[in-house]
Amino acid sequence: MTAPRALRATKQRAAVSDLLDRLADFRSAQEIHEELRRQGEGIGLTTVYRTLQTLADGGEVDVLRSAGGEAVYRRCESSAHHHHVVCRRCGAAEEIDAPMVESWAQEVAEKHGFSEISHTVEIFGVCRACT
Amino acid sequence: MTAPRALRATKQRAAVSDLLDRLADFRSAQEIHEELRRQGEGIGLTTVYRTLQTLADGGEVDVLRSAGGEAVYRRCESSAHHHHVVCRRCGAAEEIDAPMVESWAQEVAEKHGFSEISHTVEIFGVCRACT
DNA sequence: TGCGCCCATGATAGTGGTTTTCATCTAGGG
DNA sequence: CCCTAGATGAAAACCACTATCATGGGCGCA
Repeated sequence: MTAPRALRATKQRAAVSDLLDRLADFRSAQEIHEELRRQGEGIGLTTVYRTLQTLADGGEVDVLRSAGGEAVYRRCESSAHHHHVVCRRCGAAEEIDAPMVESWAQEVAEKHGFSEISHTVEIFGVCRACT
Repeated sequence: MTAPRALRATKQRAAVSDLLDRLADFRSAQEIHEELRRQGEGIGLTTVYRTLQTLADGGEVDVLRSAGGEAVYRRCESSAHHHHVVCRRCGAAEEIDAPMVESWAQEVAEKHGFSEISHTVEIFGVCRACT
């Protein structure tokens, strides 16, 4: 195994990863950048975007779109396919899995003649803390 | 009832609405603008955006976000709450309703202490015509 | 430990979708 | 027919995100 992974261990990548570990909320790239700067990390916005992109591609973080259309990121516990209940006030999220919804989606799509199926299922609400 | 509706009947609004009636696909504001210009309608991009926004607010059209994050619009048959199976190639969509998913979402959210619940459920695939 | 290759970084400029601004136009009630 | 509040649209602002490219710093190797 000649590690095909060409990722280099940099301070910036670690900083983003560490911050994600400490957050339980979906956050935008800009918010993450701002927070890291506040903590005194020297990191550029470009790098934050790039790092989040990389993490997302590797399935290490979940990405979804906020109501405003901007991408928000969060470290997920499980690397398996799952969905979220997200607080629309603070972004806090809990993971859920829904086997029955998975099969339902597959079935419905096939019935309509669609193939190569994917789906988005997210539940939004206001969490206990924000009520 | 002193009609609170302050909407004026203009040629532009009618043009957008008519075009939406003839389309079965989710289309972006830009695409709709382009199509109207092609048909010789004198309409500005600004107005297209504004009109779609208004229609969406009034629940007359469905809005969702394409993979790239841009907003796409479509006239919906049913004004009731429903979801879609959308072709990621051409935007063609069919409406589906999923009572069991509705109640499932409600139940899951409550179990996690969330209130004022809403949800997004969209199924993406490739339609028969695009295969 | 030191060298050097090459990936990573980040300031800056660019891109593309959407909104705001504001001067002008017009639907439609009086 | 006139007047006015709402509608229009060209241009500019906005904002999230991406591309560019010169510089910096891991890390493999000697």
